[in-house]
Amino acid sequence: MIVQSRKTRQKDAIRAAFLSANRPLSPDETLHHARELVEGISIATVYRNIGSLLEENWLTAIALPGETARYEVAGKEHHHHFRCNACHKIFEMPGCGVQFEPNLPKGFRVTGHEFFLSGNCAACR
Amino acid sequence: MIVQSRKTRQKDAIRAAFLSANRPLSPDETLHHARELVEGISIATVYRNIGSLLEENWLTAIALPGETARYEVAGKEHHHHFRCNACHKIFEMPGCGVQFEPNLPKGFRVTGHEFFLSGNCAACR
DNA sequence: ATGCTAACTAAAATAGAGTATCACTAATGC
DNA sequence: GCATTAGTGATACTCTATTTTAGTTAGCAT
Repeated sequence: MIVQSRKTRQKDAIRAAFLSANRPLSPDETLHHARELVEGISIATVYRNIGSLLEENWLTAIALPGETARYEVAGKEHHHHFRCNACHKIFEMPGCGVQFEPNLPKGFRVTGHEFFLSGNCAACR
Repeated sequence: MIVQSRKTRQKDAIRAAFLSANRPLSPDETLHHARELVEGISIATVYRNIGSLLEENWLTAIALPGETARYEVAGKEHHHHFRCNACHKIFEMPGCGVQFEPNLPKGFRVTGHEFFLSGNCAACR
């Protein structure tokens, strides 16, 4: 039989990091979480596995204004994110909760929206 | 008398670029617009002048998710932006037009919001 | 248990955006 | 017009995020 991918402690730790954090993580945050499960895991491994988890659609990327991208477990319903200005952690806000009346020039077609709140998280107040 | 700053064709061209474009520009877009007024203007000059126009509060920076920052003439009322998925130009949407009911964990305090629409601009449809 | 090789670590290389340097140009005060 | 020096153009450099490389480890079929 032809082996195409292997189950490794490192990839398991990276998946576990996202599942237990329950919020979007940067590659660096992912590294720190995964290090608690697999000592010595390297940042290159984190990047490589984030890449393959994205390809598998187990993760999705979250682009943020003025910040490096975060990643979260895929398949959640449409929702938005909150950034703490003190600790810079990103949190999920379940549900969309946004209504808008775009004031756009003629001929523009809207296909998507992104919404971000910022402020202070409970731990930073 | 001590001269503190000089009026240059280049800085005028950069200001003119923002005024005529009437939408937020990246440094590179600014360069191309300004080149039509001052042949041979350099990207270093664009960065330098964007920097000084920010200090003068003539420009403000706009951070975008997954994109390099754009700059627009300062002092406009609170508004949001639209990104064309085809040409990647950013457009302004006058007025805020957003209502939201954040579904946040206990203890979080909201101090700001950012909102972006995406789709296709009139020229790209 | 062994062999094959995917996946790993550590380090170096790359990429892209922005900044610094320096010789030269040109705006301004006299 | 001339001297002064801020601003410019070209390019080298920095910084940070990410990718690649080379050598090593370990998952899995046999």
